[in-house]
Amino acid sequence: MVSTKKYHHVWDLTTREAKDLQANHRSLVILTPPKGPIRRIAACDVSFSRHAEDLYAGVAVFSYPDLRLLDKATAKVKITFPYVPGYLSFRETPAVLEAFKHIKIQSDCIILDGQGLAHPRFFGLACHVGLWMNCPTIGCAKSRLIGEFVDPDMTKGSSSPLKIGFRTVGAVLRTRSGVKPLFVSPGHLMDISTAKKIILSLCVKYRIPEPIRYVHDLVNAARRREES
DNA sequence: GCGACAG
DNA sequence: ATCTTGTCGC
Repeated sequence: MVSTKKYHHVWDLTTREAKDLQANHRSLVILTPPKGPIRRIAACDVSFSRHAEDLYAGVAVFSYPDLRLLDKATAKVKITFPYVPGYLSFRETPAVLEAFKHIKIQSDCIILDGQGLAHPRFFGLACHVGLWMNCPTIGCAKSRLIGEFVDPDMTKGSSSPLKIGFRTVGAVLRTRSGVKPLFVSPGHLMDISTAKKIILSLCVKYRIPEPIRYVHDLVNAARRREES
């Protein structure tokens, strides 16, 4: 049995190292528009049970902009990092990368459930995965982690800048009229304007982009299938 | 010390 | 995120 004191010791050490990694990698993130056309888009999501020790990740690849499903995969990994605001990528990235090992086709852009640049050290989940995969990424979060903004107009397509001080790090985007906006920020090899356009174009009928909705169902189905 | 806080 | 039923509104 591990003591509470020992547990906290390990836990603190890990978050400190994680913080250093974020600070050391933020300068490697490229915030320019992706090169070449976007013809395939991958979406990722992670799921887990209340007390389980496993994390499930899913990846689904769609043609773009017609959104035909081209490939999909799920993976299960042991949880190695707790959920701590600001350190989500250390918890989810291993699972996401594992799922990507089973994906056989290349994508031009990857959508992640979480922040990209809109992060305390400008290195959210989308930046982390983007650098690792060397692929354009977009952070698409359902709620705010950091940043100031004015509520965008209630009509679909409206947006307002998400700022950390005077720096704009993303956009608060209304993907459907009259519903809560999404928090969109570039991960890697991506800019805010392109990220906004892509996310909006993926929101056909609901607040959440179709590829994210699909992979969310996919990974939950995989988890429940194994749990039962 | 208090409040905030992606999934 | 997950645990959970019904219910208010377009």
